[in-house]
Formats: sequence, structure tokens, C-alpha cells
Amino acid sequence: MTRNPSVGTATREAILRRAADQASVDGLDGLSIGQLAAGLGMSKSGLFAHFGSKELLQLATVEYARTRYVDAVIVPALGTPRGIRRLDALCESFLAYVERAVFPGGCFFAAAMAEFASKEPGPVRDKIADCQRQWTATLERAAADGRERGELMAGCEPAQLAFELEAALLSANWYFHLHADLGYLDRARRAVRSRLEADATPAGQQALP
Amino acid sequence: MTRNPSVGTATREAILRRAADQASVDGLDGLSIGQLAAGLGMSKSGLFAHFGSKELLQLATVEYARTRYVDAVIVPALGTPRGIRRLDALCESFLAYVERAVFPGGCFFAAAMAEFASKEPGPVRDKIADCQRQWTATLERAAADGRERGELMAGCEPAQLAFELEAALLSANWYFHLHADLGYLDRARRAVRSRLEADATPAGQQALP
DNA sequence: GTATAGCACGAACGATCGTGCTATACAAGG
DNA sequence: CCTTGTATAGCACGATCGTTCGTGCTATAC
Repeated sequence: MTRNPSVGTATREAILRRAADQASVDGLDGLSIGQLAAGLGMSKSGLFAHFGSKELLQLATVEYARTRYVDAVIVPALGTPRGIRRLDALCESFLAYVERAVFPGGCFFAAAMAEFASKEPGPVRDKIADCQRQWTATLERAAADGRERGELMAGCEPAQLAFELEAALLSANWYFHLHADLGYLDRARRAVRSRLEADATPAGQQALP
Repeated sequence: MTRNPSVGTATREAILRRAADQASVDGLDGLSIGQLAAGLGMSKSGLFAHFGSKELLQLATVEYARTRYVDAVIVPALGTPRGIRRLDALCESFLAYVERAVFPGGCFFAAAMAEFASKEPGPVRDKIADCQRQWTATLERAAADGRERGELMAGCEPAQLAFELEAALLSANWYFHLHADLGYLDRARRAVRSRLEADATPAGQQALP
């Protein structure tokens, strides 16, 4: 019988899953190898050996969180047609991802961005910024598609629209957790809706659900 | 020569100033009494004696940051007349406060909110949430004033408007620091302007600078 | 049967954390 | 002059941090 090659990666994944969960609450710097190991019932050194340094653990955690984010937020929205509908679906998908607590501390990348925004440059910070850019680009592309299809007005600027939508999503994430009030998610939903309608053509209005 | 009675409070203020600056970068939990003392050229125990515990130091730091925030953001905006103009002035004042780096790591309270949003309740978290509510209330009051004066449409909801404006301001703070790009402050300025115009009456439009 | 590789363990390292206790320096008030 | 109070320093504590090292178990390869 051949050796199961996934046995090693299984513990690694278990570590990363827990690391991402904890980092969404306490931050990537707040991650403690000792606590992480204790929570998983394994030794500090055994866990440490999987990564080699705390920074490499952080990088692996970010990478793992990225796939979870893509699966939870982006992939589901790809089921809706390109353009304004997908843009709306991406926003709703993000809010649902926050609401059902895919990460217990709220959006992992919102927390990571806030933590590293004003730190000295480094591999972790760079990776966070990269993930952030990717997500923004996804929104912008959906907006640009909508404009090409005549769902958004010609004067609409995808970058500005994406910024404003994302602002509502991010703030909903913060306030929802800080004040423990689900109402902020609905505030964001209304903000997204009215902002989309502001730039939508009649055809775009009709496309919106 | 009589002893300067403010000498005690002077060192205390020097400590808090530096604590607030560092916390805006590394977070309130990232504050280290040892590093703080070393940076000020005093001993750990000497600094510690001023507060009695790290949590009390954190609380004092938040309180100090609050006064700096009020002086830097709110007070200047009180020079403009109530209503939509003051609402606009508050937003611009916040962006200017971010731009001129009143705190080196960006808005102190944005950082604190992000750090404590998903932590267990406690005195520090409560105080942060309180500061946050106060700022939101300030925006809401300005919006309500604007509606009373007929500068904002009757259908305008101050709470929703304040949420959306604050979202733009907060996101500008994050992106500006994460990507080191001043352009995000202008994105927020444009977002604020168009959002105000969306809810403004003709009289309100004219009142805006 | 023996060599090899992967994985995890326990022990220990130096550093730093927050927090006490004690002593000193010095100005104020009697 | 003496006492009192305040501000700071010195020193040490237990805990925890990231990290390193040597070791043992287990399963594959030959």
C-alpha cells in the first residue's frame, strides 16, 4: 500500500485553518505559535517545523485565507452574468461571507489590511496589498463590463465606483463586529443598491434584481 | 523657585503622545511598555508607575487620542455653519487630518476599531466603540441639521448618509496607507461630494462650496 | 533486513513581556 | 531640620515569545 501523501498536508491545512481563524480575530502578529499548537493539541516545535519561521507561517496563512476568500466570495458570484449583475452579486456575496462568519473575526483581509497598512514594507505586507489589489480589480472589471454592455452610464468610472462599493462593504464589516449589530450589513446593502442605481442606465436598472 | 506643578503631567503627556503615535502604527496591543520607555529615555518601571497596568495605559492613550482627534478634526469644522456645509467640512477635515499625519500610522481610531472590533468585550474595546459612536453621532447631527434647514431632501436618512460618508473616509485612510497613494484621499473627496449632492436640495447644492 | 525520509516530540535557548517591590532624589510644608 | 509626598530608577519575578537541537517513531524503498 502506497503511503498516503496527504497526511502531511492534512495537518498543515489544519494548522492554517486555525491560524487564519485566529488571525482574523487577533491579527497576524497576534498569532502565537505556542497558542496555535496548544489549540491543535500538538507541540510547538512540531508545528514550527512545518513552516520554518513565523513570517513563513504568516505568508502561508495569508495564502490559505486567499483560497478560502475566493471560494466563499468570488466563485459563488461567478454564477451570475457579467456586468452590473455580477458587480451586485460580488457585493452581496461579500456581505453574506461576513454575515455567516467564514472567518470568526470578520473578513480576514480587512483585518490584515488594517493591521499592516502602516507597517514597514515586508513580504507579508506586500502579499496583503496584492490580495487587496486583486479584489479591487475584480470589482473594477465587473464595473467595466457593465459599462461596455450599456448597463452603466458612459461617464461611470469603474475605479471610483469600485472604491465606493468597497468602502461600504468594509465599513459594514467593521461596524457589524464592533457594535454587534447586523443592521450595518443592511446599511451596506442599501448603499450598494443606491450607488449602483446612480450610475446605471435604464437597461442596467432593469438588469438589477 | 517653586517646583513646576505640571512637571508630572508633562511626562505623562509625553508618554501618552508617544503611546498614541505608536499605537496608530502597531496597535494598542502592540504597545510595549519597554519600548515606550526606551524611546523616551526612561525606565520601564518609572513609566509603568504612571499608570499601574497596561490596560490603564491603553485607556489613557485612547482618552488622549480622543482629545487630539477632537482638536484636529471636529473643532476646525465648527467654524463652518451648521448643516450640509458643516457635514462637508467634517469630512474634509478628516481627510486633511489623515493627509497631514496627525498620527503617523493614520487615523488612530480607525486602527483601534479594526483591532478591537472582534475582540472580547472589555474596558478598552468599550471606550473605542464609544468614541466611534460619538464621531458617527457628530456626522448624523450635521446631516439632521441639514435636513431641518432644507439643504437635504426630506427623504434623506441621516444615519444612512453618515454611514456612507464615513465608509468613504475610512477606506481612504486604509488604502492611502496600504498603497502609499494620496489619490485615495481624492477618491474619498469625490465620493463625499457626489453623495452629498445626491441627497441635497437645490438650496443645499448652492450652499456647498 | 537495512537504509532512508517524514513527522512530531520534549527540552532548552536568549529575549522580551507585564508586573511587582524597594530605594533614591528632591521639592513642599511644618 | 525634619517630615511627607511624588517621581523616577534599579532589580527581580514568572510567563511567554520565536527558535534551535537532538531524538524517536513510523512507513516506504531497496
